[in-house]
Amino acid sequence: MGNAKSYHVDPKLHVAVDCVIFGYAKEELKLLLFQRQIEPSYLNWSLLGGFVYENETLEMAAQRVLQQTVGLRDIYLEQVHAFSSLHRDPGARVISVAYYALIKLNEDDLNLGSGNIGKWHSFSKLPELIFDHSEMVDYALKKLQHKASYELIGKEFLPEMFTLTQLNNLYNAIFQHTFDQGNFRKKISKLNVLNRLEIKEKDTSKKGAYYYQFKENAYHTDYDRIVKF
Amino acid sequence: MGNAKSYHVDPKLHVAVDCVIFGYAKEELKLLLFQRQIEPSYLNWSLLGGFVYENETLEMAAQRVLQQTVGLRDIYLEQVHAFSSLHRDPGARVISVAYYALIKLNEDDLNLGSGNIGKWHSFSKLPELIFDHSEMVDYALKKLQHKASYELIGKEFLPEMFTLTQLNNLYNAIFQHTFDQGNFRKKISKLNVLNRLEIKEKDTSKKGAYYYQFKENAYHTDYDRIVKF
DNA sequence: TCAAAAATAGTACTTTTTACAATTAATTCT
DNA sequence: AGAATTAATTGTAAAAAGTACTATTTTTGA
Repeated sequence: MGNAKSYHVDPKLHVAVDCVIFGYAKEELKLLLFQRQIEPSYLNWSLLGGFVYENETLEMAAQRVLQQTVGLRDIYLEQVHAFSSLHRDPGARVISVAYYALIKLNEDDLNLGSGNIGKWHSFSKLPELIFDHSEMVDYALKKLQHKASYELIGKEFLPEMFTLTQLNNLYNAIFQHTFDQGNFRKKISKLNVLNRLEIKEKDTSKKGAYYYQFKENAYHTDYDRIVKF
Repeated sequence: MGNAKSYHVDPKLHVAVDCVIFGYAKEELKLLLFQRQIEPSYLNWSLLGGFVYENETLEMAAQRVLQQTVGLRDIYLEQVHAFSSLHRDPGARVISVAYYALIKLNEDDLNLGSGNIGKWHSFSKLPELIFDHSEMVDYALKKLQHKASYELIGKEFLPEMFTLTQLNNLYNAIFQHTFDQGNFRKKISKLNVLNRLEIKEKDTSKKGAYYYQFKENAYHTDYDRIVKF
């Protein structure tokens, strides 16, 4: 704020963050959802959220909530949008800033949020969500797709080493679209951000596929898109 | 917010909006800036801002601030980003959501904000701004460029009728880049969102240039970009 | 009448995209 | 061992888009 007459007018509002937690497993995009533990909308599915404290930024609040609930630190976060409809939360006047989080899901982690309240859902069949949380999810997916179309993502979703087929599948999941294998790998090669290792993955293929990993400081700064959507 | 244990924890924060007000005149992108009337940073240049009331959304707050200060209603607004660094405003703990506004600047309006506090600045030579307002401006320009690259803008900046050259110049100003005239107009034609009128503009050219206007409900829904940047 | 100025159209070339087909490199089955 | 199998990888040809120009049109006013 920069130009109010003074700080005397002193309206204060509830400010919260909500996290759209994306995961990736079994060639599917996943979302971690929670059953709300309080009224209103008791036990209905919702995003992970929490109020913002006075001594923390929005991102810090999101990190804290993630750590307290999911137990993970230093999660990749990206701000999505601030939602402020007057009656979006029937319980109080709350402005909420949505973030999306990208989480690496290995077999163990699959049970991570599967206690009594949190559960991973396939992105393609999500339950109804409380308040405006579905809208937040829509915004978040758009933003994730946008990011993925301009820079190669995968660091946050895939293991250290991965094959081009795995990367291709990740993109297929994110965009709900089957990208041509040949064309996809040609595009990726031109970006020049991956190192091919001399090790091969042999589980899914008889021929075996080369493992790749991200180069240290490789950013492709040109503004060509990787995929269209 | 969706999953706090209760509403009993009750932190409240100052929430504000700041407006990055874009205008366009004399083939230049402009920004409406204000000299802050209070301490700290008294008289330093800043964006137009104000606190959000309890009974209004963020966008309503931005519209109200714009109307109170600039006198215009129903301004085109787009949310940019929420800024929440702990000490971004040394006066208080304020989270601010930036919006950008697009304003049609005809000759009369050029003096609109030129009272004692507000002044239009050429975007290419902006003064130093208070707090994190320069960052807000950077974000806003990126967002405006992004929008302009995916859909034809101009409705908010140009008069009802305009020539392709004027549109071309607008894009040149927004992207700080000279787009080839021939290629630009070819791209625009393919979008199929403009109607050519049978009237010509004769002030700048001897030949005269056809006036165009936006079709009623024309959106080009394909995801091809108009310009790259 | 002709130079000037901007709008508009055209053109030839390069690059990218796209939709496939062909080949390679193992592995497993017979 | 050799053939069938499977996914990875490479290749290719046509279409589409992008780019950098040049040429033409239309009017004004010197």
